[in-house]
Amino acid sequence: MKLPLTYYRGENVIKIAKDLIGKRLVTHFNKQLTSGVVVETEAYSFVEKGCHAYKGMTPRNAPMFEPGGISYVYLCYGIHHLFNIVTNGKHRADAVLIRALQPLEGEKHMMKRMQTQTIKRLTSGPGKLTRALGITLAANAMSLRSAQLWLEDGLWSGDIEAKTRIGIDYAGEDALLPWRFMAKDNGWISK
DNA sequence: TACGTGATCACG
DNA sequence: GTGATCACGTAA
Repeated sequence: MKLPLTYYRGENVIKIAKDLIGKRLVTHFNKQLTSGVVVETEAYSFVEKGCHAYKGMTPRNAPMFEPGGISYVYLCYGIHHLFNIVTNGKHRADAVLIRALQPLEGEKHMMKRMQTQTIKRLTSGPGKLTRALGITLAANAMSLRSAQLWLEDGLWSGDIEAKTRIGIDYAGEDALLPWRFMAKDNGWISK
């Protein structure tokens, strides 16, 4: 079952980021179905300095200010596309960064996109999983209940660890918030 | 640890 | 227009 809009429009992005662990992320671009279990996420909220929306709306972060249930994809370091799930209500610009997946379906397509012969660490990082699943800027601001991109309930359950977020030293004391969530003892975590 | 890579945004 | 910056990944 695709996750309902009400799921994404919840007000607590931290709770949603934690709950997304174990859900299934699916893409269906160019008739290639690929999916994975979400095993690592990070929460970002407009109230703190780590978030792109902290200083207000710009052309890039505009999707974050829409009601939850759409994607926010942007190019990082000129190379990597990063995929976020927009949550909360209109003008309450929260989002969850998907940092790692455990591959589930379409590994062949993923390996081809990654130009590798091995499944090892195929989707273990925010820049890698977008490439493996074919997520580009064309998927920015797209509905998360579309025919090409969606999330489903998972059957997974297990322990979840919380740690500080990666790569946001510029956020000062907000970099210390324990808003990164990981499936405990899962081999598909980033780095 | 070092650096490629190019869009983005705050300046004038 | 310009320049500093960046929610990464790989190699060394």
